[in-house]
Amino acid sequence: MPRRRQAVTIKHVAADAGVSLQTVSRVINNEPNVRPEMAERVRGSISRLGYVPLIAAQRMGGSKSRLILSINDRDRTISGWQNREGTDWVDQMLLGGMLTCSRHGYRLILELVDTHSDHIERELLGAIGALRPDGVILTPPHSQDPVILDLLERQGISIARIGSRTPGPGFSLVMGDEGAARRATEHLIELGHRRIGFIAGASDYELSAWRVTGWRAAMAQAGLAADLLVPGSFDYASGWDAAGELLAAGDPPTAIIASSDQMAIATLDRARERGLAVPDDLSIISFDDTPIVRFATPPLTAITQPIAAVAALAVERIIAEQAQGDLPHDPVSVDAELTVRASTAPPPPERGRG
Amino acid sequence: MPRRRQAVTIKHVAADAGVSLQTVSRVINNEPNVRPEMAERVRGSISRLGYVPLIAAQRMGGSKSRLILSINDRDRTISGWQNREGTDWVDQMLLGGMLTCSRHGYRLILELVDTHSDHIERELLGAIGALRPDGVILTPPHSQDPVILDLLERQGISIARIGSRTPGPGFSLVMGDEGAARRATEHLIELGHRRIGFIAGASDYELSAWRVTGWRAAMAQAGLAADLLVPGSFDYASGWDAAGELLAAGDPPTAIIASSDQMAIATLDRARERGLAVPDDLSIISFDDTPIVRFATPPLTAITQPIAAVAALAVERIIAEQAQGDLPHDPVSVDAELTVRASTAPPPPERGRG
DNA sequence: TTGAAAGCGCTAACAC
DNA sequence: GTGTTAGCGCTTTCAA
Repeated sequence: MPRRRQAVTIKHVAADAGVSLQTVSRVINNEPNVRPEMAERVRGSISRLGYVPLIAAQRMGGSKSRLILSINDRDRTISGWQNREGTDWVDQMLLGGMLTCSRHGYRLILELVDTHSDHIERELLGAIGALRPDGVILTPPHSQDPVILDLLERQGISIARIGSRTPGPGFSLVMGDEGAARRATEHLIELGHRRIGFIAGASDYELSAWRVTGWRAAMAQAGLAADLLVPGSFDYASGWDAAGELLAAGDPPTAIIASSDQMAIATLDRARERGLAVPDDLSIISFDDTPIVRFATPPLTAITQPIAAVAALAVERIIAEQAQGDLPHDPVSVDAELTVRASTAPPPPERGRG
Repeated sequence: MPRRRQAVTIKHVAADAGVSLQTVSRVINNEPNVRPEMAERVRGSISRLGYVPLIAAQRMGGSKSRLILSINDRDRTISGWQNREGTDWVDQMLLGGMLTCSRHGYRLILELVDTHSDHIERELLGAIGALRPDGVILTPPHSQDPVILDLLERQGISIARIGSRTPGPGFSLVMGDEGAARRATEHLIELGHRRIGFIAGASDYELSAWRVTGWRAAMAQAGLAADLLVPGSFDYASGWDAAGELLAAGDPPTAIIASSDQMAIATLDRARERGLAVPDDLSIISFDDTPIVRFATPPLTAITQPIAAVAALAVERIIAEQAQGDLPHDPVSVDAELTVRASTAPPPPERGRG
């Protein structure tokens, strides 16, 4: 097998344009100190020859790697794919992240990391060491993990943390979970509900607590008791159990907010099992608004998470930091919206004003 | 900003183990001609120092890039993500492809390419040139595109083509579309259906024709007329139109097979619009079995495409070719399965034996 | 079986 | 403004 080499390199371009390597390099990287006419000439050669800089070589030269790693939870991601749960978190991150990357000549590489293992460090260093990305996008529950944050900071890599407000290195992006939960609760209160149950998310996600806070705040403001709170862990099984517990209560809720779509679907199934009509007997609101809740019967009212937008911001931020050095770390919040569909309605008359 | 350099390089390992660079390199790459004790000593240093080879440097040294590109249709992928249609093709490819890659020390990089543009060539050369992947996985409709195939072949890159049997360079993987369509049709025939409609997929996908062929074969074998065929293009709108046309026919079908989930959902909605109950008045079978059809009401009987398995095979094949040189090109087929759910039942009594 | 030398394509640092 | 030089970390020769 012949030693595979780059067809057309910076040398060819330099020769073709009759300039030095360095000038070509400067043009490629939009650096100053090149006369416009020179730059034009070089660009002409580049497109005529169809030259494309080899990322590996750029890295070796000592510049940025133009690579951004999106680090997602291994177990949850894989099991979501295997069970074909219809969760499109990863897709939305790719949508926002990849497209933004490619606009800037970067690439996004997806990396799955095992949260609960004692060898996170080794796993992560493997990826970082092999790729040397310029930046890393962390998603829950990694975004607040001190081991990961510490490791990344020592490597001098830009960090964008989605769904965490824990102080620490890097840039924080959140999706207004508290406000979203509040709005969902208010929507139900406006419909006349008094007994509103809440199924919390996994406790290793900071945002789980924020959502509970928003629900509590809205309930308090309306003078209602926020006593119908049960824990969950985002998956269907936990939602099934939680909904069962809520509906079996002495004074059961007329509406339930679930902290994930899977738990909302489980709640819907639980209601059906108990002979409750949705939304006539029970209103349901879900968090995330992944595709499956739109195809559910009835389609679920849901909090729509702007994941793509946030991923795009994360990428932009990392790239900006690469160009301009350290930037201030004020957290950014992109608000989630309440999408009203057919799973919410006024409570049954005899119980609404209970 | 200090020039960022690799913390621990092959040099450090060599020094630590008291051997030459070359010996370390040989150990890393599992090459022969290293005494076991030497190799052991080197491995000791590697893990003690936490050394990870830099992929970019390996590439520059002239070896494999350990990168595989998964090339997907840009428009369809992005619009699927944006509309949150719940199609998990990409996820399944990542599931099969990424995991297999990482087991072999490779990485899978997703690349979206615009099919219908006249600058495919430039776009593709950009990705290839920048990354220099060892192999490429092509999905429909790229898998049969002569421009793409030709370009890739000239670059000497391993090619895995999913969903194409067109002769050409590279390795072909299919999912038994014809057999699957046949089985779906037979399932309906066994239930007593005589009038079975078929909504075809986009004509720029080879597999669209295979599915039609399977349906035709099963109908012919049962002595039934295969006259209820309408074209579609995989998306909801085309399915809506197609189903409308089928159901408005003089002697309408009692069952419809749709070549995609979106079209199947559209058919379901169309049936509802016309006051037809599914499956009592109309049976529906869909192709793909993405998550949304499981959450539909009723859950749809569907052909389950083994995308993850096929992507895994594609990766394994590319890696094998890398190690062993050109391999024979016999196409591989992984059969799709029929998953029976609640959208298929015997036809209405007065029409089943029509 | 091992090591030394040369070079991959590019950029940073410095000269001019 | 532009060119020259010296690497980056690794693998491929090829010699020992």
